[in-house]
Amino acid sequence: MTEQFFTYTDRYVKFTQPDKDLLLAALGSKHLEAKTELVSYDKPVDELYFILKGCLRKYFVKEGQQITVYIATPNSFIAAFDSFMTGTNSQEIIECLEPCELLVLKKADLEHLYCQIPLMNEFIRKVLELTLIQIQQTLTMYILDNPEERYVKLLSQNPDILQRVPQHMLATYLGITPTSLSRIRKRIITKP
Amino acid sequence: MTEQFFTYTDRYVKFTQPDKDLLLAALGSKHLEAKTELVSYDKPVDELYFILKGCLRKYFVKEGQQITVYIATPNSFIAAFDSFMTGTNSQEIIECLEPCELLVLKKADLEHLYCQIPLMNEFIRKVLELTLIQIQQTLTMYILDNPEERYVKLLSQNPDILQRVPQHMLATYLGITPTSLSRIRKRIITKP
DNA sequence: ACAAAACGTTTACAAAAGACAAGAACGCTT
DNA sequence: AAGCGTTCTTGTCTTTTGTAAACGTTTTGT
Repeated sequence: MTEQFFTYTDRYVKFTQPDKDLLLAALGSKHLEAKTELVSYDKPVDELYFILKGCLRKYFVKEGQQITVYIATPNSFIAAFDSFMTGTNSQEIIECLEPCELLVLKKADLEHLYCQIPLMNEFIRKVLELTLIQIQQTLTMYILDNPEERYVKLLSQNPDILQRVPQHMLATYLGITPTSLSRIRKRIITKP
Repeated sequence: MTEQFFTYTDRYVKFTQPDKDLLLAALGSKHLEAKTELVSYDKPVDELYFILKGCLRKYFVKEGQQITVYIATPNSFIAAFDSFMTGTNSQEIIECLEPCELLVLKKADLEHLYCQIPLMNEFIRKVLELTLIQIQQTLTMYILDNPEERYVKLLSQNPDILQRVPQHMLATYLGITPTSLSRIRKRIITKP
């Protein structure tokens, strides 16, 4: 179960066994049912999560509507980074869409690990580098492409997400209404 | 001139004087005129830049049109991160909008610094953390807000940018056409 | 198994944005 | 100062998206 996590870390840095033991000692775990709220509105968060199993989404509430901004699947981190790093209250909500198994890392423990394991800084740096590239590509997609193009790209790049997430959440994630997404799907299915 | 850079680094980590000397030795500098192309399409980039003075933009070409995706001002880094980190050719173009003074850091030199200066990993990690938060907020804005709301936020949060960047570049940066931005401005000026 | 809730599609109408073209304002060069 | 090109605005028309409501279907809970 934790092999899965070290398979992930091995792609970035080579932790020694003592390093891994320290890391293991710092990691907690959580099993959550679908629809559980992991991070709540207006509360501070001092944890980040590594997804072993399941699917989660991050959303905002705007004018009474839930707007999904991120969908996360196994073997990646999820957190309310803003709150986690700055100590402010979270404006975003994270909830499980499926039953989830997570590893938990507390901020205080992470700070300790930075001191105890020299490679830790490098590991997180590399994770951040790749995350940055990925978010930048997503942002670029929002500036460059219209909703239909975004949907088609999602379709080809993350087909798994489409089957795990209700369509109205996908719609807000694409920056449009469920009505509009329904129309786009109709256009795409019938046209080509 | 380089004090300006260390004023920036001091906000993240406390480099010792020997650290700073090593850093200085690795940093080059560039003076560029307005309209100079710093990063070109379809070429690899092995440098990143710290902006001392001036203003630059990053853009894509889509169907013959230039679409601005980022505008950078002094005391921040700019680079084609994707190309820089993965070694692929850059799909994006970076150009100067004003005469610019930049510090240059080569990828090979950065890798050396990671070995020579233990704090370097931590420094870049912290820079990446803040950059990530900022990009995430920008992305959230694109999902959550419509073009008019995005423009108003830009107006209140980055009024300086509005005066440095031609309106048609701002328009594509907001994900709309220059025509549409012109109308939004008209609506805002006359309405409230 | 049944009732309630959630989900997806569709409709009609309103609002917003895109495309295209013409004209006005501005800045730069000579 | 005149001329040139760029930039911004405006008008008209078309396309796309949003809003609201209705309807059938599926999922969920008990």
